Amino acid sequence: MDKYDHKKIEKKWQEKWEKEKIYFPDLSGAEGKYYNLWMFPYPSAEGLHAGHVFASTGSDVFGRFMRMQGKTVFQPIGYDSFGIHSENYAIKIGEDPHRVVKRTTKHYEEQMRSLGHGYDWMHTLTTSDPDYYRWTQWLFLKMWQAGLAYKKKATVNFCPSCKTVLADEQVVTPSAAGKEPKNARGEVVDETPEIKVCERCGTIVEKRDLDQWFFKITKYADRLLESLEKIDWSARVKLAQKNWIGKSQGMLIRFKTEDGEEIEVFTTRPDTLNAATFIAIADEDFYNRESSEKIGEFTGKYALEPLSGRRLPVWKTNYVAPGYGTGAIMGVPAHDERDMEFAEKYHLDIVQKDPDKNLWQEISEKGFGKKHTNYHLRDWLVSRQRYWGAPIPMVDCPKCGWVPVPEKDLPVILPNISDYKPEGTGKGPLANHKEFYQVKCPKCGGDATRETDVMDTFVDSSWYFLRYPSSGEKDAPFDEGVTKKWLPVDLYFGGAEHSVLHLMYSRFVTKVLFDLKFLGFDEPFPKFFAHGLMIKDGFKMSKSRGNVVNPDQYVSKFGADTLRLYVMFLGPMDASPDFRDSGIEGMGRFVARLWKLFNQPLTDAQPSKEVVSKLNQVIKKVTEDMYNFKYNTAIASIMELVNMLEDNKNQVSLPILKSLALILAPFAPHLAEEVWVEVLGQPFSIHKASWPEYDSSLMQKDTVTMIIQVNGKIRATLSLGSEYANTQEKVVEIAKKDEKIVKWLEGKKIKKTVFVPGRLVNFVVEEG
RNA sequence: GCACUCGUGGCGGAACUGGUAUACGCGCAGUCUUGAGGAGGCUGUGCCGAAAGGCGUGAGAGUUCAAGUCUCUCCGAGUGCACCA
Repeated sequence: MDKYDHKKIEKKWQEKWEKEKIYFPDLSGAEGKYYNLWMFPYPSAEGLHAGHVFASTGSDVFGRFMRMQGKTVFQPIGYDSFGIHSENYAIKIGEDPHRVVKRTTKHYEEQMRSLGHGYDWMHTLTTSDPDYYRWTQWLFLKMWQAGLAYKKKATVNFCPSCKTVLADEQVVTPSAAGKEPKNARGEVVDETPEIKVCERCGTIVEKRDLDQWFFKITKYADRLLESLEKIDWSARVKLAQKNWIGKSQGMLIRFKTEDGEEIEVFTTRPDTLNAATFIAIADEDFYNRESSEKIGEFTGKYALEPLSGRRLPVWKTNYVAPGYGTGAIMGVPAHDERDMEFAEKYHLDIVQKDPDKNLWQEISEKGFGKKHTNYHLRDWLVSRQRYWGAPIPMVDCPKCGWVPVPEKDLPVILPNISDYKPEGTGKGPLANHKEFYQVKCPKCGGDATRETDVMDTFVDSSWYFLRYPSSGEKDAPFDEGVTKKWLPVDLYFGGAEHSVLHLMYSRFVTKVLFDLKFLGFDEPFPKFFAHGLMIKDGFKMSKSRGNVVNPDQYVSKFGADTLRLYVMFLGPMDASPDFRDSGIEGMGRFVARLWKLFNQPLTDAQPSKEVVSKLNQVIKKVTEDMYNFKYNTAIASIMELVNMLEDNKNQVSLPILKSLALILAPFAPHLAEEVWVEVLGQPFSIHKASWPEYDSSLMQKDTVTMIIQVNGKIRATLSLGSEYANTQEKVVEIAKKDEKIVKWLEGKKIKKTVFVPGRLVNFVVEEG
């Protein structure tokens, strides 16, 4: 027997799988479809790191398992290559983003192929490809036609380092970004933790008033909330979305000031109106001051509480957010801690009065207010003043206003320019290119200007899953028949960090396309599994920390199968395992032992009941663990089986090794294929073979070990024929005769005997 | 501050509806093979104790014949949200 040559064998099967198209299903006629999707990566210059290996292998293992369950598995992969992340790198190395993306995507493909993943390479996509972004632009036009896209001057978040606006969702606390807060010059500053920074670079965001494009996601707030009920996602991710939508129901109540002005407040507690003692209004100046304490200033005005006419002082404060509700609240110290804190600080009245439910009705009947629902969710800001993104397909005509580019003229090609660096002027680099923006109005034919902003990356990724089955389709973003057959996605595998960004946008876009009758479903991912993030030396892998692990060296030294087994063995998929070198050598030893085991002489004899029982137990355990993404314990139980077979070499038969190869196949696809075809002489391919069944009746053993307790403490173990295990009298009788137990029962009165069939006997005796 | 999740050997982690805590692996120790190294085989490995036995799942209490698992309080970590009215 030769040593297992992973380099030769892995390459051999990767080529054979490709040639035989075993991972390229016929999408037009597939029965029992299973769309198994992993969130596509953005192709960074460094290539895949070990965290990608962990996540993508987790997805691939499940896809292979489903294929062996008889499903027709479609498992595509692509690249999220448009957007700031790719552009920033291109700027850094001073190379055209088109060329950078070409190189990095090629590198990613090589790496993913080397891992042996069963991707359908016939259906890849790259979001920066005109054949793709043509349809991203089409999506924009559909949004426009549906009245869901608009341009408006707004106070928006602006990152001075990325020199572009950001969506609300991309503005986070420094800890959420995993970065030290930086000022506009890139210097790390020590700011209060409430400061908000750019998710991508950690720079403190500024507020600017700019004309920007928005998608009206707020119109879908209720539906996004309601249909969370019907999808199989973890409670955490659903909660994150729910919080982000932030629905709160209350009332708008109008207060008149003594000089006749009107102040409208939003409150969820109109029943406490009778205990309100002041009005607090938002003030930009106060709000933007960095103060952890509540601060305010009396405006000199008084508002009249509409029911009683009480005079309530009006204060400007920093603790009322300008952008939320009406930017004004009624201060009710008795029922709100924050109002209490403020009232105490500035010696305002505190009135103790019980809430009165009737006030809801009274206020609205007397016309002082009405029911109102507020949301935290804002419209999605989709324009970016950058170069590397899909141009927004709109034309501004002095006569006709905003006019959409006709669908037949798509794509609006992103021109090759050399001055693609952002300048931070509030306009994107395309605004310096007349040849791009000087156009005729599609409606009236007069001189007009093209929009020079491009779309946010998240627009690209909000619909990519619809494109995969139809990639290559020339006349539509997705083919109707194929889409009907293959969507929605059966299992979406990805990181929880996308809980409110990508996953919310995708749900929104799907609902819009459903309403426009392009789709027959309104949730894109009925099942989403959030995997954990891989850790190295106690921290999340990140380039800035310098703890990124490149998998290539491990693939080369130990082979893809060893690396796959190793990362899957680290812990359950939803945990965040710590990568370390020492363990992978151990997995290399396991693979070598497997190879030896498969190559040993076989017996024709019937294996012992013990071995058969173990095999059936392991198949059951592995099967169950697969569905729960607990690959670590699945592998552990395979190891137990291997340990037992090594200790019982004379009982290793062909059926046993066939079952072992089959349950190994999702984890170690190359080794499994090699032994299946070349050693065990089975027909190619193991990856199309059926998952083994287990027989519960064969899982029983001849003997059962029962524990005997006295007062809850284990005093003896008893090995009994399994036929006795469920008979209380017999077991108790034997237990009482056991010499160890005799000692503990001597001279004591048994108060109670607890019997658990097949497990234990507990004698409860008098103490002392 | 609010919500959720989680604290188990030297390490990664097991433990089904409460029923042998530490499976599986790493590491470590001893030992065999080898001229040496590498690699491999075997044995051991929670703590205290010579043993009998005792003690052990962040701390403390409770429920139970029996608690890592259920309940309460506290401590610690992580994640999400955050002056959202």
